[in-house]
Amino acid sequence: MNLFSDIRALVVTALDRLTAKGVLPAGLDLAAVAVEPPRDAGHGEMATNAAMVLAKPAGMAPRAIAEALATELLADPRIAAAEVAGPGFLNLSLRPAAWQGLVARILMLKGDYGRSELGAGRKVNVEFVSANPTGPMHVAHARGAVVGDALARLLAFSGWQVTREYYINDGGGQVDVLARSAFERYREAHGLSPEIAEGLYPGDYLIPVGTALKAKYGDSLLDQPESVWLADVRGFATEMMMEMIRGDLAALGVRMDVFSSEKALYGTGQIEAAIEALRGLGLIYTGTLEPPKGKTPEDWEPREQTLFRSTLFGDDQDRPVQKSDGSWTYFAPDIAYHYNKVMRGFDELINIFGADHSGYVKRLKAVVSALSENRVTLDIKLIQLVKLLKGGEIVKMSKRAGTFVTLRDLIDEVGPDVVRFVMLTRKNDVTLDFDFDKVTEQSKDNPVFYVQYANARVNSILRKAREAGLDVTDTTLAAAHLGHLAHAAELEMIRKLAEWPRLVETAAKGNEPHRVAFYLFELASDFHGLWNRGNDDASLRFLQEDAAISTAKIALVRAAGVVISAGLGILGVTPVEEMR
RNA sequence: GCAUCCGUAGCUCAGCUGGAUAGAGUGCUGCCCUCCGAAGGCAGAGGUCACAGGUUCGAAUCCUGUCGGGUGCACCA
Repeated sequence: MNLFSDIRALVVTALDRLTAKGVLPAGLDLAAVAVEPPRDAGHGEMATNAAMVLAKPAGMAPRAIAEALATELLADPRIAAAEVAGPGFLNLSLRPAAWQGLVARILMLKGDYGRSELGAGRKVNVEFVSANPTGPMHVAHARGAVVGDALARLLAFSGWQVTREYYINDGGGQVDVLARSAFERYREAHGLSPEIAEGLYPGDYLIPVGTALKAKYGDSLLDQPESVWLADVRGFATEMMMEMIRGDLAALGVRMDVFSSEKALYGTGQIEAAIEALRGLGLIYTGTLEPPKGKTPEDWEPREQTLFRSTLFGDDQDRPVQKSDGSWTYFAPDIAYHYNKVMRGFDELINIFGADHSGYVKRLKAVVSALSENRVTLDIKLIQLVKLLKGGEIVKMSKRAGTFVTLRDLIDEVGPDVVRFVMLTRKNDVTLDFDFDKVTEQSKDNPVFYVQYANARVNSILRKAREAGLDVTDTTLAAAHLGHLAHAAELEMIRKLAEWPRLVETAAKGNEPHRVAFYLFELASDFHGLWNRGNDDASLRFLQEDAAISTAKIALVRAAGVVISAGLGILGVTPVEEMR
């Protein structure tokens, strides 16, 4: 259901006919042949590079191929014109009916317009958020959460079988710190003054954990040494933190399929098995690393460790999997975790990480490629920082000063839809400015508003049409005399709608959900533009005297609404019916 | 020092799996409110796509190097 791929198929069959006729040599590889909208509208409606791509392998002049191809294509009723231009582009114009028919197809497909089988049912695991279970989510997590969730929706829409996964880092030292911090709050709950030493988590969010600990254990832990209570308090506090995080995710509209625990990997032999698998590939050895270049830490000393040969995969140095005392480094359970994902049969892995994990990319890719024998691909998306702006000032965030902005704060202030949309208005590897003033503004400067407004306007028009006594059910609209949509501005709107499946495909191939947000803004812009042209040219107004003409125009409006809703659905943003 | 990302209009950014005269918003200039919603619309000016080489019929896009900026760099997670 993609007009561009339809026409590409037409081009391919035409090329086949040319081959059969002996105009082109046999055995040409047509993979590089593309049909795309030209950048410049003056160059027709679709352009194909076929002649240029095939010129060299065919041993022919590009323009000669293009001319032969043009003749073949003109035989198809959809093709109105085929002109050779420039170095050998073939610019195609379709008959209006080919475009107009798309409106009916959109109305029949509704939210499935743009859906594809690009992923061919391949199993993909999207791991995202994975925030440490030591406190509430903050803005930095929010961006990763939104990007991951939107990407998951995009891939599911494009034919992948998606699993959304959260890796709980509950196996390291930071959960011990959490436990000690919570224990102080437990003492506080008993009327003792808490001693929040340097390095403990000072946040108030642990006070309820202290209260809950008191409710569960009474005063039985008060005078006990850490060795007695640490494991219990840690487990208890971690679970409460995860409850909080699940709540944060739900408030943002993010759903996870699987929560994997780092801690659960210990003592099960999984880590050992993963390391052994690598050892079997000759990638594990015992050795001593060079001191780090640049600034050497004061306490640096050579240590013999178990190392992973990540340099074979382009990493700067080999990476330790065991500390000098024989215990595992953080990297070891990570290896096991990714091994686990490979063993679960995923074809593709995607990790959404904060940009501070950039140093981790190569070693993880190395692990996945080694352990899956190159069967599984790992794509790591690094999410850059979010800069919060308020009144033109940067909102300084410091965890230690307790001034970091939580995800909840953000949602309470602007709502989940605005948070989600704005987080997708930049590609992932660029820092993003989140300007509180702009995102609540009702103007074209605020893309969230502008797109929502377009959707609301669609609804408003449909409502008006109903009030005027028109039947605006989709079946009636799809059967409208779409030949009435003959104005250049209307055809241009249809062309924009025709791009949607292509756009989704590109976004899904590159794991780039932000493209959807940009497209929606453009579509909204075109739609508002068409609306406004009705001011100058009454024939462009959607409601006309003639019911048949009105119905055709309303069909176009509704088609735009369908695509906007579908796009917002991928972003996880609720389309609003009405602006207030 | 090494790795990695970024460098495109005055500003904020798209475009980067190579295609034609490089786009959007904002700002600036000039027009436009009797209208299905002017919380706008139309038009115009504004660019050595950081720089230098290379590959190619063709480079903002790919490769190499240089210069700026962000981030990360031993037994923390």
